[in-house]
Amino acid sequence: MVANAKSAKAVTVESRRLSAEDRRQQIVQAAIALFARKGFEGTTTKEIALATGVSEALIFRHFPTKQDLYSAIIDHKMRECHHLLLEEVREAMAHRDDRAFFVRLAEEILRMYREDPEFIRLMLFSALEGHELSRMVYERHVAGMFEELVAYIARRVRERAFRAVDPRVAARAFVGMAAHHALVRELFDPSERLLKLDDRAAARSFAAIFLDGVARRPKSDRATTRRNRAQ
Amino acid sequence: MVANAKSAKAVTVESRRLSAEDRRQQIVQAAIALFARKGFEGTTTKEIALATGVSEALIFRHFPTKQDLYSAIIDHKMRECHHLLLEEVREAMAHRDDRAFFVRLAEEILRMYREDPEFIRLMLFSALEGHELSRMVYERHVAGMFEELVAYIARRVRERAFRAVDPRVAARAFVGMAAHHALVRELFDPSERLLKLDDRAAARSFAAIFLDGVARRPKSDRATTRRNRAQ
DNA sequence: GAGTGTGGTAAGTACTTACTTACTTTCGAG
DNA sequence: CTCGAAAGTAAGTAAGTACTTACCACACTC
Repeated sequence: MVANAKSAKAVTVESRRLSAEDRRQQIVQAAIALFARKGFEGTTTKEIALATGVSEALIFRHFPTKQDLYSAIIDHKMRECHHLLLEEVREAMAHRDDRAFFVRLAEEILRMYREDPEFIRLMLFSALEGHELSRMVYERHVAGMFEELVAYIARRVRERAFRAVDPRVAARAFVGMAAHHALVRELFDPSERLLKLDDRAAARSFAAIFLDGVARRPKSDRATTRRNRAQ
Repeated sequence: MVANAKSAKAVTVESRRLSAEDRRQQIVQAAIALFARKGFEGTTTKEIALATGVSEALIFRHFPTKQDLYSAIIDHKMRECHHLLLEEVREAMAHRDDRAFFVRLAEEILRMYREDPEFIRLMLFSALEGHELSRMVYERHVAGMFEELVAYIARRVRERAFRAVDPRVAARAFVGMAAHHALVRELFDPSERLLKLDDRAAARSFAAIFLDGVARRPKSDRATTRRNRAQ
C-alpha cells in the first residue's frame, strides 16, 4: 500500500507490477482465504495464483514452496492476534466487576469467531492436518489468556466471592459455553436453526449461568435443588 | 466375519479372497481411519488400498469413485450412532433427577469424544471441507438430542425447579462446557497441559456449575454476588 | 539510450492422482 | 471334474500436482 501510493498512475483496478512486499501480502491474503475454505491439502498453488491474479511462477518466486507460504501465513496471523485480552476486559478484571468481566470476555470470544471465521477455520484445519499453526497460536496466545482467566477465578475464590471451584475447570467451562456456541454457529448450524441468538444476549446469558454457578451461597440452597428432584 | 467363519482354513493372518461384503467393510474401516487422520482431500486411494492390503483396482471395483467410498462411510456412521441418548440418561430424565441427568449427559458426551475421536475428526473435516456427513449427522442425530435436552430444561423451568432461563441457551451452554472441553483435549491440548481432568470429575464439575447457574434462588442471593464486586 | 535489476510470465518438468483395462486366480455348484 | 462367476491384480491413462527454466518488460540510473 505504501509502495502504491508513490506511483499514482496504474493503481486503478488492475495494478500490475506491485512491489515485492505488496505482492507478498496479496498472495498471503489469497492463500489465507483459500486454506481457510479448503485446507492446505485441498488448495492448489494454481488456485492461489488465480485468486491473486498472477502466474503460478510468481507464487514460487515469492515463496519457494507451498509450505513456505503456509509459514508466512503463520507469521502473519501470529502478529495479527497480539491482543491477549481486550483492555476493556482487563479493566473489569482489575475492578473485580465479575458481571462485566465475564460478559465482555464472552462477547470478545463471540466477536472473534464472528469477525474472523477464516481464522478459526484455519486453526481447525491446522489442528486436524497436523500443521504447526494451531499449536503455536495455542501455546503463545490461547494458553496465556486461559491462565489469566484461571488467575482471576482463583483470586475471586480466595476472596470468597466464588465458592471453592477448581479455577481451571471453571475457566474451561466458561470458555466452553462461548467457544462451542460460536463454533457450532460457524460450522454446523450457520442458519441458526437450533439456536438463534445475538452475541450480546448470548454473552449475558452465559455469564449469568456461570456466575450463579460459581457463586457462594448457603448450603441450604443446594439442598433445595436436591429436594426438587423427586417432586 | 460370518463369511470367514464357514471356511475355516486361511483365516490365519493373510486371509486373502474375502467375500465382497467383508472386503467392503474392511475398505470402509481403513478409509474411516485415513479420512479421520488426513481428511478426504488429504487421503489418496493408493493409501487406502495399502492400508487395506489390496490393490488399488479392488478399491474401485467395490466403490466406483472415491466419493462413493465417502458415501459408504456416511451410511456406516449414520447407522452406528443410532443411540440418541443413553437409556441411563433418559431414566434420570424421567425421574427429574437433575444432578444425575446432567452428570450423565456430560459423561456421555465426554465418553463419545474419548472413545471415538476418529468420528469427531471425521465430522470436523466434513464440516470444513463441505461434505454432507456433518450436516446429516447434525440434522438426524445432534438436533434431536439437543431438542430433548431443551425440552427437559423447559419442563424444569415450568416446574419452577430452574429459574426462567431460555432453555435453548441453557442447553447450548451446558453442551458447550462438555463438548468444548473434549474438543480441546482432542485437538489442541492432548497432553492436557492446560487442564488435566478425568471425565467423571469433569462431568460432575460442569453439572454442578450448570445446576447452580440455573437454580432458582431468592433475589437477595444475586445481590450478594453483586455486593462482592467492589470489595 | 544502453545497461541493469526487478516484477512478471509461458511453457515446461517429474511425479502423483483418481480411475481403467485386460488379464489371472479361486471357489463352489452341477 | 468342469466351468462360470466372482475375487483379485499388473500395468496402464489422462489429468492434475508442486515446482523450474528460460525468457520478457518496464522503470530507473548513469
